[in-house]
Amino acid sequence: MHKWKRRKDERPLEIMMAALDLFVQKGFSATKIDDIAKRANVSKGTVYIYYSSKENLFKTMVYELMVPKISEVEDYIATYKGSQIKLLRMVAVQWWVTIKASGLTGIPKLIISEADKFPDITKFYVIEVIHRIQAILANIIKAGTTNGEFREVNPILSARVILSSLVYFSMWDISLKKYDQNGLKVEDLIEQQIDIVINGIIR
Amino acid sequence: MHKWKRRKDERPLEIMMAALDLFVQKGFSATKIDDIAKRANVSKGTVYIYYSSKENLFKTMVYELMVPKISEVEDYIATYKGSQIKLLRMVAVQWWVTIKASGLTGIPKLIISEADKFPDITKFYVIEVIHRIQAILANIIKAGTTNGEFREVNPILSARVILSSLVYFSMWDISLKKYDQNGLKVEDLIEQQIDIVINGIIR
Amino acid sequence: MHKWKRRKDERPLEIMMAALDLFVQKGFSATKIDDIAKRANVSKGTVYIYYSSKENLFKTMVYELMVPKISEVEDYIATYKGSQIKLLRMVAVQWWVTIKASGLTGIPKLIISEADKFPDITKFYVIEVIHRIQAILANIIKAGTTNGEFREVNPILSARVILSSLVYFSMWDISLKKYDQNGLKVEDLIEQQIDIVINGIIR
Amino acid sequence: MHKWKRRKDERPLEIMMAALDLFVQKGFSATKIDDIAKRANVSKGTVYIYYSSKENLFKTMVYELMVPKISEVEDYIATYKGSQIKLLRMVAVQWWVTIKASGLTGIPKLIISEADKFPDITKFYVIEVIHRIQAILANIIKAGTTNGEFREVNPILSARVILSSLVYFSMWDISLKKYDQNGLKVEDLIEQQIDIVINGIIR
DNA sequence: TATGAATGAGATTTCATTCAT
DNA sequence: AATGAATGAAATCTCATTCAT
Repeated sequence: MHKWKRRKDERPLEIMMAALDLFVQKGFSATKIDDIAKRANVSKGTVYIYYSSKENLFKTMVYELMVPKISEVEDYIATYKGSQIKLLRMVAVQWWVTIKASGLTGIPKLIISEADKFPDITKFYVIEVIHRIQAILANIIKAGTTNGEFREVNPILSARVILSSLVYFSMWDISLKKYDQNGLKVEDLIEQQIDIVINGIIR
Repeated sequence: MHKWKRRKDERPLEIMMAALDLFVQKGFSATKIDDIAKRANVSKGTVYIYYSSKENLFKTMVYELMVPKISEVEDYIATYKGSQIKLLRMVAVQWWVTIKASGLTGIPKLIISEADKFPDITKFYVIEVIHRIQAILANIIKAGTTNGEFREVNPILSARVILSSLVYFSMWDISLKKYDQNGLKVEDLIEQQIDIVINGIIR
Repeated sequence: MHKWKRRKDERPLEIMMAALDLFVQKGFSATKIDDIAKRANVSKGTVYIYYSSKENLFKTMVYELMVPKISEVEDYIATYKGSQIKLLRMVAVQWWVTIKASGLTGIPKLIISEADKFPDITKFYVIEVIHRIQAILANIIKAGTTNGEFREVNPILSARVILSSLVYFSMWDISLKKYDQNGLKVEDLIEQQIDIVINGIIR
Repeated sequence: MHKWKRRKDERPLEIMMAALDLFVQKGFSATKIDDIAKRANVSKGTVYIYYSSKENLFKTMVYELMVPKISEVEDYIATYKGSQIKLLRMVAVQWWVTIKASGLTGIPKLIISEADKFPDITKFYVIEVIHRIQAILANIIKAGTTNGEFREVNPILSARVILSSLVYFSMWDISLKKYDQNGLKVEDLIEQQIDIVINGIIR
């Protein structure tokens, strides 16, 4: 389907993770192949053994790192039975824990920053990540409405609201947190934001 | 040929707006001075008459474009009397309309993308823009709690949730909308998101 | 004879003297028209009213400033009668005093620095300045030999030795003196150097 | 095509010697990196592998080429025993032969031309080269006075006179000789100049 | 005449990519 | 496979010169 293939060796993955960190931090253009090589403890030439160009490295990286994560969350809830309120909380928090642990927190920032430079990747991301997570959340809300936990709301729209915070918080964590003197943690923000979405603020 | 027009006063702003569009679209590093010059209908050299370097242009631009907008919203609500629910909606929508009209929609994306390259600007933005808008929203929520419109919620936190959506939507508008086939408008998203925050989704 | 014509107004001379100072200090390439204009208290455009290009300004400057000085020294000794030893001393010292007073100390450095960039000027300088001063000095030595003051020496060669010091000291004064911590004055150096040339150091 | 030769060790010196020739001939500002690269048979980029900037190349060049030469002359006379008159002649001529052979004839001109642009290098040159050579010459004169070969003269001053000619002749050789139609050779000039300094011209 | 904003050719420097080792 | 010296196209920036005012 795509020309970006998986690779089994250690080297390419190390290069990819080095590239991810730097692309997220500095953006695609400002990241030098030399920096990636140094961070991955290889030489510049070695990067070119595994990736034919900087663009190819970027694209491969996004595809390879993103695709496996997507189904993880889907699988997580497939088997779940019980309160949709709890599930909503769990899914949101779990999503964060998972991508944080895999070092992928920066991907949303990266996609948004480089959207116009890599339209095909952005499209892929919108359809295969954003829409699928939205669908997961919407399904929870639908189920909750069916079982009487939630009132009648537009599930897609509510899902978007929740997602928008998840994405925003991941970008805040990467880009703004260090300039924002208030000791807040993303996990807390997510929980409290779900609270508000669930309960509203009106009396 | 026909380019030799002396317009000392208009040039700097024209260059700045051209730069803004390109920086937002492509990022700082990927934007070429030549592109900025072309878009502003001047020669490369002219850019350097008004801005000593690309970095200086970037910084000046962010400061000059952002500062005047900040107090606008503050002034807007200073005189307001009436329902805080309505005010919350109005402020959110008005914020969007104002920055959209001034062509500044891209600033949040830009700040987040270039945060580590321009830490002083990022800090300035966090303190002078994010925190001030948060304070405005928090004050509305506090007033609404006082006058009995809202239940007892953490006003700062609720403000953050609303703000996170405002910012996320502005980035979505700039970067992802064109890849997201659903004809949604930011204005609608904002209104509906405020609805959810106000009413919650629980029955 | 040359295309570099004299000008009567004040402006051109002011520009020329400003240019001289800067060319001597920084060299031709490193001197900016803007700096010359600023030092002469005019605008960049004004420089181009009087001189068609930077090269033309340089050439005009050298010719106009040098030519009048050359005959001055020649005239000075034409009428002299008396000891050639004293005359030799007087001529050397007088030469320095004159060019110092006219602010032309830097010309030799300038010619030597820019020799290959302006071959015609260099040739002119070698023939019209160096050779003529050499001839003046050689004539004094010849006269001194004739009247028994000096022993039989090669007059041209002896003139060269004296001249080499005069030129070297003028360059030292301009370029090295400030880095040479010894409070020496060019006038003293010249006198003492003439002494040595006249008396030798052998017992 | 045939340029891809890896010569990590030879390159820096080749670039430095190419730079020396051009800096001497045209001055620092007028010398283009491209010219240096071409003359050293490398690409522009290669120059920047070894030297971080044009200024750095200039400074490194002056320091690296000058330092080794300084002690050479000092060593040369350390062991000498015999007539100081002969030694004086030998040292002067030998100095010329040595720097001529190493292609460093142009350094004095370069230092004097660029003195104000590179004050630290100029200071270094004055102290580590000019003053040391002066000291060498002064010591010879002192020794000659002690052993009765020379009359009582100021040794420092006499050294300066000799040195001024050495330096002047090296600049003349580089800049003016080709415009000075008289077939003189620097070696002859130096010998004859020492003659005059030793014997004086007075009867 | 005088000005200085505007131009654009050309300089310095960077860096993705190539390829001899 | 791995390296990093070498390349050269392209970027940033400079500045002599032009020309509308």
